[in-house]
Amino acid sequence: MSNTTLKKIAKVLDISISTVSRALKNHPDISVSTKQKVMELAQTLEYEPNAMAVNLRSKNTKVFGVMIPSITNNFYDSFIAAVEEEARKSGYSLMILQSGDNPEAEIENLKIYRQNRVSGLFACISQETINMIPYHKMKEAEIPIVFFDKVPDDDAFDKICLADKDAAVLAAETLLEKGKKNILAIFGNHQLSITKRRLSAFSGCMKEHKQVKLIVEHANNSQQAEEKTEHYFQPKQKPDAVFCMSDEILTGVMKSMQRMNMKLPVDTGIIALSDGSFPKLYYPEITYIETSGYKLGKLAFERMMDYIIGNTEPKELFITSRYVAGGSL
Amino acid sequence: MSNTTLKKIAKVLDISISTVSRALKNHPDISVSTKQKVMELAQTLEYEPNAMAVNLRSKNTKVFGVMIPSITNNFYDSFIAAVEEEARKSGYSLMILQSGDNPEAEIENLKIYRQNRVSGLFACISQETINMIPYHKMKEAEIPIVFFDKVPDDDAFDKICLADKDAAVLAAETLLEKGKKNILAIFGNHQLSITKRRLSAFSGCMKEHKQVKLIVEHANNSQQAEEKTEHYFQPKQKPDAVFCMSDEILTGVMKSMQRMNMKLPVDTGIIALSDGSFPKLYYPEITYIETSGYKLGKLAFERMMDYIIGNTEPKELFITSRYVAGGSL
DNA sequence: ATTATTTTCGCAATCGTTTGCGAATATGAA
DNA sequence: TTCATATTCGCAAACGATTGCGAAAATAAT
Repeated sequence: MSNTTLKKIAKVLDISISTVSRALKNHPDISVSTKQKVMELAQTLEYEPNAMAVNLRSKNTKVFGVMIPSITNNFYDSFIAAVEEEARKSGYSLMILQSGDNPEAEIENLKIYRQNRVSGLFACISQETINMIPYHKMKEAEIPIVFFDKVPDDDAFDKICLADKDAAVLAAETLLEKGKKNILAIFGNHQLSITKRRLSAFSGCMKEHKQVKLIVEHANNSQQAEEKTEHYFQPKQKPDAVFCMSDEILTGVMKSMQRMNMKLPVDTGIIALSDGSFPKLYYPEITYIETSGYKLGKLAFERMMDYIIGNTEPKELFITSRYVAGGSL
Repeated sequence: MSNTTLKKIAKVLDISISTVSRALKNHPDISVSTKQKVMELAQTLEYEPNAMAVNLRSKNTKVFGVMIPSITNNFYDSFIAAVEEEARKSGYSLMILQSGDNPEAEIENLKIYRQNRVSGLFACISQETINMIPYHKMKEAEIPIVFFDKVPDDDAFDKICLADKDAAVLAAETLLEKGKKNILAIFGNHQLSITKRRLSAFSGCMKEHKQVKLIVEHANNSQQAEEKTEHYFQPKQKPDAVFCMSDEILTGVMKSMQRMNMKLPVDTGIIALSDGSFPKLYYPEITYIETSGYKLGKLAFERMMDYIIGNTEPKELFITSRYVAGGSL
């Protein structure tokens, strides 16, 4: 059983294709009796309009592209989940492509998005220093782009970010309030702008308090975070708190805590920036500053729709952070 | 700058659209000089073929549908990652839709897939007792379907599953070999076929050993697993091993272990069925039987391509399990 | 120079849907 | 009956790309 088309329905009922089309759209020009016949037959033949034909004619695919570094990442997953939820409500579908943090794959993906004439693109760029020309070309081709999370340093684009500075400051202030004096802060890769923003905000806040001893470390992955942690937890002197810039670092730190058999929050304290799923895995649950991919997705989608209805002035929006008390501090 | 089309190139060079099309495809009918001119202009105008037009004519979208319960799930993420990798190599894209474990959303999604004339569908059904008619209709509409993970009990379809029985048996045998005598086994929701298969294989294996005391419990989520664990770990008598059917259960159990301050593997042992990411979060790392979503994706894709080239006889394939030693047993 | 052959390209139909415009039919008014 | 209006529908073009077939132009053969 091949696919039902307007033509097929038209042939069976011996009427024109246009009439069938209009009947299905409940066009006033078509008589009630004809409409009924058409709709009935369409039902039994399970007619579904061919999206490609519709799109070709309307020049609107109702598909959004979403480009992320990797799909096996909680943060981006919840971003996607949020976007998908909203997209579905508005009759859009998603075309999700991974860049693997590789600029070449990124450009390859842009090509695919252009070929498929996506109605818009949600993009998270892979690196700091990236060639933005292909993105500018997309905008010229009238494909709106909303950058999220890792965004370019370019005012011509719409950007939705976490309020990294606020979050880092909030974490720092919390540590200070709790009277922590000897803090180990582990950040991600130096190169990343997200690291720079969080680091500068965090240490800037700490700098005002001379009595606090702050150790700043960087880890490129979970295992490095584990090693750094063990390095600084010596029998003679242990930090009284650890700040984790990300989930990846948190998991490394926690593994180390378990190995050292440290009891939270008595032996030391922990605070993290996280979307909240990992902190809830542990007992006691980790106190964290929420950086929600889900909220980010909601806001990014909102911005996209706003852009589409004509509000094209580039904006940079932020997701505000929230303190979530666990039992680790 | 609107989008470049064949027509636009043709007009500029004052040749026919057909010639442009053939030139870009390096057709032998076209002279070298013409080809050069066309390709050059296409380059500068950044021509990208309109996928909708191509698909409409070729009746092949080069898009695979992927339907999963939720995208915020490690297992399905790695499945998708695998499928995407392979799809990209073959020039396919993915249309990922979530069912939210809701049969109605599932049917809604099938509609979207049909409208978009996907070249094939990877589907993970939401429940045990589902109406399979819509899926049969898809097959009749010549859209190949490969079910994965949660598959229907219907021989007409292709199915790619984890070798649940093998995995459960492997876990059980491992526990027996280690000389465990008092085992708490926590499974997921009763209703799920995956639970039934794993449970029957596991307890079937245990039944042959009368000297082993086996407690079987069910938990619908992580928190329930946590509660059940605490319930059975009494000061007087503690199980000497816990079997966790899934990551969700493992995380609950581990939280409970941390609360009770149990040291693995001395105070008790743990083994899980998992794809491996969660077991590596803990210290000591959890011993597990690997149930890889990634491998599942690779195999599912392979099967899909095999089907497409004409091998349409329905098959049921399994991903074999692997014992991965951690330090928890 | 004439015919045969090859090179090079354009016409037109097609995929499935939408829509402006005009035509046919029906209904009403006079 | 005749003209005016309303109802109902079909024609054809368009979206962008592909391709069989045939035609014109260039080259080779006699």
